[in-house]
Amino acid sequence: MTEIVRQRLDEFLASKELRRTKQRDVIVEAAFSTKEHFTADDLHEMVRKIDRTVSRATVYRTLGLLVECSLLREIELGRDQTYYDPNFLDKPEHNHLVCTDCGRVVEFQDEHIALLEDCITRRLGFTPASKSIHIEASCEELSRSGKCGYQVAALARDHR
Amino acid sequence: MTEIVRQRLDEFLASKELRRTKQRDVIVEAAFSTKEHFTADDLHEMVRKIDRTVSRATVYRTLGLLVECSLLREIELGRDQTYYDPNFLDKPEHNHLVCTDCGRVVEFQDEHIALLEDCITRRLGFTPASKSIHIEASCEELSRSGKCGYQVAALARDHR
DNA sequence: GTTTCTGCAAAGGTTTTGCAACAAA
DNA sequence: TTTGTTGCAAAACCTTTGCAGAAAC
Repeated sequence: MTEIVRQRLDEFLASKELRRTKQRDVIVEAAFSTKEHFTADDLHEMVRKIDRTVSRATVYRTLGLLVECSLLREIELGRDQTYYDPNFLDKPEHNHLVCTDCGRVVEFQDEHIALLEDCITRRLGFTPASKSIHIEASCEELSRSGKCGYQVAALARDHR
Repeated sequence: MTEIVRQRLDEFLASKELRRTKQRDVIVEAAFSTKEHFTADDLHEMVRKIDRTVSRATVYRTLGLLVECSLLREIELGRDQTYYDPNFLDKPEHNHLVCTDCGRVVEFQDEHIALLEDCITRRLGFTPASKSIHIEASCEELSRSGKCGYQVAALARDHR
């Protein structure tokens, strides 16, 4: 976990007169131990590998705080569950492409598209607050060769 | 309801050896009687104004079919419920901007952004399937004058 | 000492499903 | 007739919440 995370969280908690607890520490540690996107339940499992006593309710409550202070962002991957993305500190304007074949999620950032979104928003009479692009697409590798390296990896992972 | 809707649905049902039923007719009629986005439950209410016996389960099941044959599209408005958009027949590549103040949803279409999304997708090694942009923003009207015409309208609507 | 926080279990809300009766082809 | 469809109620699922005891400050 980077120093930046620790510092921003402490400032946030102090500013709202909230407390730093053992549970919140563990949850933050788990959330930023990975670059992967995760669900509340994924995080609960990660947390319980560190401390088995932390409850699901506390994970949900802490996720709310982490989103509020912009350490995490909620993202939609089209899977009927909210995912959380810990990579917005490093790449503040990135977006997501989801492969319809293997489910792989690719992050991409593009300044032209960000600028264009901004122009469109202003032209419509608004001040931009947040923007997100969700692309679904299929691997060219798969349509060419009939299989996709990541699909194999994903299957192996699921059957573990 | 346009002829196109009727025709595409009939073809779809025929191609999958599914049946045309009274309930499906009523649901399609209700769904395309508006340009507004709606939830499953909104649609259920609209449907019941035509035929009180149609069940919520059938509405859900039919929504699935309508999405499958691309007559409707699921959209995320950031409200923890799936919304359905009946306007993709007229504007096949539009996106949504949601006002963080009044909740107003503005549809916009922009060929430059669509093209750019396509380029990015291909550059990453994928074949585009579907793309969507979600923008949250606040009315300039509101930050200038302290109120927004649509906010008033929305409040009136909610208190009805 | 106060006030916030936690875990538990229960409740909430949306969507899906099993099943027997019904309706389309 | 055969096969798909419906309504009902129950189940499934994720997320939130009330509360009493525990922990932070």
